[in-house]
Amino acid sequence: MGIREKRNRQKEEFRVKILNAARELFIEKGYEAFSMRKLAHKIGFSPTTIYLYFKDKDALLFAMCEELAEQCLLELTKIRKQHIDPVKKLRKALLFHVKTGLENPDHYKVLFFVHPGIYGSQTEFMQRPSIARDTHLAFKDIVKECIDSKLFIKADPETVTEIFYVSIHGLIVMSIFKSNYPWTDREILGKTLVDSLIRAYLKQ
Amino acid sequence: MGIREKRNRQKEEFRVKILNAARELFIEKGYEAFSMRKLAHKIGFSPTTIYLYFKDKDALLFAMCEELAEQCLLELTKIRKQHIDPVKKLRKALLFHVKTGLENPDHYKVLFFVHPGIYGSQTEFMQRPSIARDTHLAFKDIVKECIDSKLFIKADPETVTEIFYVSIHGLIVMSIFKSNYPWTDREILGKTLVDSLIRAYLKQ
DNA sequence: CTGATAAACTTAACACTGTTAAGTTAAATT
DNA sequence: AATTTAACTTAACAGTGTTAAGTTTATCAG
Repeated sequence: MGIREKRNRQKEEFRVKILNAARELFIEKGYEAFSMRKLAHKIGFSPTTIYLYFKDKDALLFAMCEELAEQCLLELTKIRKQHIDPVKKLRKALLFHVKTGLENPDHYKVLFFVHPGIYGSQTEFMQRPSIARDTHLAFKDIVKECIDSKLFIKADPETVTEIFYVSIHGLIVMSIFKSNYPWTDREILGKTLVDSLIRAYLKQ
Repeated sequence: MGIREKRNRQKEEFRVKILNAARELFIEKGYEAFSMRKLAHKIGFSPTTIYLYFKDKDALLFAMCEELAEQCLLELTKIRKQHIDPVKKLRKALLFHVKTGLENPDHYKVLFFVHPGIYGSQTEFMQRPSIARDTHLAFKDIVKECIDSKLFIKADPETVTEIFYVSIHGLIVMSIFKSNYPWTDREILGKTLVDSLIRAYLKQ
């Protein structure tokens, strides 16, 4: 019964079509101006049709975030292969994180600020499989490498990961939510922040 | 004409009454569940009445944020008087910032994430007088002291201020928006972050 | 080819939101 | 007492996410 498979494929294609339109609308108009009704209008269907392909708005936003997370995970694994020095890996990974965040402000907003959080609480985030979670774990592994290689001072990998993570996050969030922030050039501030953090944990 | 002054005082009293009710509703139900209509219901007036005392929702939220900012500025000036060592001042100020942020999650949300930002862009924030701005400037002065006293390595005060600011901000934001975050105890993570940042800029 | 079944999609509504123009009531002034 | 001013409300606009119910369209069995 190839007809059933064909239907499934068509359904999947439509899902992707909606997702693409959603991303466009999202990037074009921004998070605040995005609505299910506007998306429906854009694809030329009634709002209810979207609900046949996505449970609700959150499910749609989740799908969009996973798209972005996939890109990140890809780049992260690439970095891990390209270098041997774990500190170099970490530096590259952190700078990439900054860059991705600043270049995809709207995705970032969804990722972190949609109530009550698309990925749920931190516990739920770590339990439920997702590409975003894999990205986080890959990042933590790099931090572990830095500590295990004795290039970093002795410290709890979990805590250090969180400190790096949280600081970078703060920079991105400020840049996104406060237009014209920071005074200092964003690229320079990003590099300075990453270097400061690494300096704080580097031996001697 | 004392009657006009009395009216003005009554009007001011009502403004405060609305503000108090708003804060209650805000703390009780959280930012997401706060609405002008619910506030109106709480104080027993029609929604439109609020608009006679506050231009719009943003004006009301702004007033609430300034209340919190005033508390912060008070504590900050207290810290500046209590200590002589600028690094100690900075450490205290940073820890206080973390504490205040974590203890007032909903105010913090308004402060930073209401579109397009209650205090406007960073440029507008720095130009227009506000208590929040004064707090930021007081904080920057402490950083300057640290650099001028040669206890810190040579660096641009503006950039360093932003790095501290942004990192602390990230910790608060993550804690607020991701329940159960971080894994590490919040107080410990806060202290570790502050110490890491200071260590990165401390001489030798 | 016809009738039943299942899938796809829409209409119309619900319960909200912030905001405002216009109308009403109560108080103060002339 | 008549008029002006202030305080407050009603009713509406334009929007939001979401869903129950109805309609159209396509697939399947006999």
